[in-house]
Amino acid sequence: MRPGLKRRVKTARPDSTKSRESGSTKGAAPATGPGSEKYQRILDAAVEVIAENGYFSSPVSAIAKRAGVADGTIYLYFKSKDDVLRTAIDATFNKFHKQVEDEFKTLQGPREQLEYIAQVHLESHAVNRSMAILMQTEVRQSAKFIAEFSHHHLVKYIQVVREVVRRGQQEGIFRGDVSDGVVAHCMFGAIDELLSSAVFTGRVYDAKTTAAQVIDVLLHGITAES
Amino acid sequence: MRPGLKRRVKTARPDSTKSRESGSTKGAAPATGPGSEKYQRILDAAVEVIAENGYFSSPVSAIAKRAGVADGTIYLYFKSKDDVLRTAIDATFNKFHKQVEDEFKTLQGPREQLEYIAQVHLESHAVNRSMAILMQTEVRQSAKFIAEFSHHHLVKYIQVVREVVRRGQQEGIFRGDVSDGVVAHCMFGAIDELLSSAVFTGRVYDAKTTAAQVIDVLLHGITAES
DNA sequence: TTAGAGAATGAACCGCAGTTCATTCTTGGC
DNA sequence: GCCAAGAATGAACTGCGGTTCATTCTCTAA
Repeated sequence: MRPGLKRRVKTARPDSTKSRESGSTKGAAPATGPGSEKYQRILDAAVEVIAENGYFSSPVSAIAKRAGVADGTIYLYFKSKDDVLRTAIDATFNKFHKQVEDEFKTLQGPREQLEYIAQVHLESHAVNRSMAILMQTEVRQSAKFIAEFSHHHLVKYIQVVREVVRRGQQEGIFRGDVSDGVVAHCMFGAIDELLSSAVFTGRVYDAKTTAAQVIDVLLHGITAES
Repeated sequence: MRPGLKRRVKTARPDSTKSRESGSTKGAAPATGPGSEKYQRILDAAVEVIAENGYFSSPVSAIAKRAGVADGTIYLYFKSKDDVLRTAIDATFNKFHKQVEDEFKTLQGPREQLEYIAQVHLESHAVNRSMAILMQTEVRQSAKFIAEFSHHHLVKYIQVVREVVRRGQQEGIFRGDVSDGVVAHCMFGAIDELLSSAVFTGRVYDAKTTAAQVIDVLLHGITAES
């Protein structure tokens, strides 16, 4: 049987008592474009649901339900299920990179820059808990399609830290006998693990204070008396 | 149609030219028990296949094929697909903990103990690359059933490091004004990230040298001149 | 009021993959 | 050689879930 020959029976629509909050706040909203309100609602719903159940245990139908739309509607806004997740992750990383880039214009000291990165990274938990969970679970591979593109963002993060470290070494602020790569990975890993642990245990912390502690350890080590 | 009423047609088995390497090296092998050779082959195959494709993109049939057994055979040795992965991860963690525990009997200095943990952790890449990949991808959640039990192993790791740090603080070797928890997470995170990066980029390193570098940074920091 | 264009819907399609189990193969004792 | 008893097999079962698309709804312009 070819599809499209014998479909639809549909026992008369129940009745249109759906909420329908499309008050159309703007005259010319971009319809199904990225600016649309429904577009954002689907993204948020996807992040929430996937954070709770994991990508492969989150049917599109569950995401649609959370967003208050029909299953098929999601495909008006996104190419596929993958695309929804990819878009959400991309947006988060881009926001992070932009925030750091902007701040670096006025914050010039290597030590201060490292501390700022640590702080923003640690703050992500409070900014959007679901997204933080998602980052700790789905981004670290498990699905090949995520692996490839998110790896790129991670590399960019490491690059930024490396450059700061290298500059600090050139300025004589940091030791020159340690690899900037190792330092960058150590710093990223330390912060990420702290965040991860907080996410999974539900522990809360102050991002500024914790960032200061991490950078303190990174800069001075844990050996007694200097 | 009830199952079991009209099954099997089977066009005569092709011919029994299967390898059949069951030379039965031991007189009384425990059949389908955990000691069996086939049991181990299934575990190894599962780790390999899942490392390559991810858990949810690894059909049981693919694992069976890699192990050289029929799909159904896996269910003679394991309760479910989950069970295979769980068993493999458990075994790896248990081996790690045992190795550390044993070495600690003769290696008593806090600094040396931290370095040893770092080294073993970093060595895991060389010991079993597939398992290292699996640890970096599947263990960090994405599937709820893995989350729960693997979290337990991670907590145990952190506990061990915390105790070493605390002892170092009591002995006056380490600073007492930094949280042992933060230090433990920093150390674990740093090493894990280094390993992760190596796993995904294919970069190789010497575990002993790298471990020494990480511990050096952790102990002395990256600030110039002491 | 009404036509029609586009947004939204959700049932149906379809393929996949975890698990089962009737059947076949293998082994070891007689 | 023969016959249980257990190991192994793999086709079939089953349910799930991503995606499609015929149909319905909504909204604007004439």
